[in-house]
Amino acid sequence: MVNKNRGLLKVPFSIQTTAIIFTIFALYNSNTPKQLTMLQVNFIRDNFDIAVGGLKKRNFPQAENLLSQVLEIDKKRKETQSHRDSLQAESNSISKEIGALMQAGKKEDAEKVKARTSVIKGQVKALENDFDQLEEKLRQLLYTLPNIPHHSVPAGISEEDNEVVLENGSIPTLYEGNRPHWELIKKYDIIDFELGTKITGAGFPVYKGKGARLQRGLVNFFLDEAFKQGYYEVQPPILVNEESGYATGQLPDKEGQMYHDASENLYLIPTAEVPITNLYRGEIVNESDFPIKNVGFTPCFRREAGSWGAHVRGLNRLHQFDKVEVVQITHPEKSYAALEEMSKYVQGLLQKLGLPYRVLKLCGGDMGFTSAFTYDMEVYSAAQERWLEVSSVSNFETYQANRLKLRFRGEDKKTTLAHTLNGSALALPRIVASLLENNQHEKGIKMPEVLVPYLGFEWIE
RNA sequence: AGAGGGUUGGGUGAGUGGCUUAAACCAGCAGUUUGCUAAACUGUCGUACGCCUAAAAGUGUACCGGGGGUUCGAAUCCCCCACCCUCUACCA
Repeated sequence: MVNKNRGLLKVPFSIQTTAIIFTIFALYNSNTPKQLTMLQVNFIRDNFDIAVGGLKKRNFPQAENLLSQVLEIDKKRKETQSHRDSLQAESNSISKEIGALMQAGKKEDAEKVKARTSVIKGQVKALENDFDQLEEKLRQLLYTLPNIPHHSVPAGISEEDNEVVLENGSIPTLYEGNRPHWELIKKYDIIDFELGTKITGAGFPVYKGKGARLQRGLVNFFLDEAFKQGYYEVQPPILVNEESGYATGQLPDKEGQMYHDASENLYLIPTAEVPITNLYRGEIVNESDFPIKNVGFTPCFRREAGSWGAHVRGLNRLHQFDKVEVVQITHPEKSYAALEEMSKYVQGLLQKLGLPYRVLKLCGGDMGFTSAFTYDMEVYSAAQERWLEVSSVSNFETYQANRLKLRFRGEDKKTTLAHTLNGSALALPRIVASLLENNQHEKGIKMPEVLVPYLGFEWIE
């Protein structure tokens, strides 16, 4: 009885991705969605110092200056609106007067009054233009502002400033002659990068035989576990329109990182977070619907422009990968409890897979643009002797809800912005990398017990 | 893809330039009546942004798929776009 939201979740089933030619377009400018809720401005006005402090924690430049600009423009916007509205009110009442005169047959009187309206009309038109420009300016400015971090988020510039919250599981000792996963996949012929390069390009591997079955098994395992945890399964489109991109915050921030089909102006999703959260765009849900918990499996696509280097060999970084994503929409007062629950849930998956992991609390500078608080889960990959990020669990508080216009109606009948959260549960490639590396023996690679029913085999050999 | 028909509040659905302040009904909410349920009756019932308030109340503007235009005045007339339905064609 988790969330039967009035037909909200009827998602189109599959799309013919093959029929569409994708064009990669780093900078595509077009109209941004209209209608901007002003609640974010209200927050900035009422909590100016908190907002400035928060952005500074992110190492965000010119925080004070930009936020002051927001307030200044908003002030002008209000003044312009008041002026415009009162003139429009006058015009409306004159029009009514004219209507009454015409019906009474007093044409001459009506003509006299008309002269007055033409003056007002011009003024209204000018004010209307000013107002639209101010709103657009404000909107563009707000789009450049990232979320304000939760007060408990540590300040910091890079990943080196993240806090390790906990470590769990033991790091295996591997036999002499162990290999990193990019060698193992060749040895057992289960994932083929060369073949992927031939048909698409670098970063699009082909999974073969037990490698393909491992993918399928993991996806099913993750979906089943989420179901048991009360998540409602959805299968969303993997192409989204521009408005969806703005609503969850990928646009304009990640413009160049998404594959873009220019002919239809659609984006290939970088994460299922985008379509699943957007299911609730523009909705006013009932407080009693909370918590809304959805899970979905999708392939994810990332251009990863300019981010290739020494540490991204093999499965460590791909252009296309599979991920199961969990999304929650909650009451503002319950969102941090939900975050902890999600964190525990993801950790449970890693425990079941027998992978040693640690949990990081991200510092302001390393958090995503839209997040107020993020836990990263990292798995230790024994042959590479390094930690690999496999999940990111975030609370966006009202940041996405503000753009989505996702509100709930409380007992007092008032509408309030909800909180949105999401987490990877889980992303496959690095899980596969660490499973292969950590479980390698001379004989072959032993699959975790929990996966065997999903795979139909115990060893890759 | 071609032709035709559509898109109005949570739902059904009226509305061909001013009597619309978007009718009516259903659902919802509050109340009255009632031994309970049901029914009946009365009232209420959209969203956003302003103004005014300590707050409420009140009040202004905008919104009838989206954008633009004509007009003193547009749900209504004109143009562009999106989506839905039917038929034809094609196709997993």
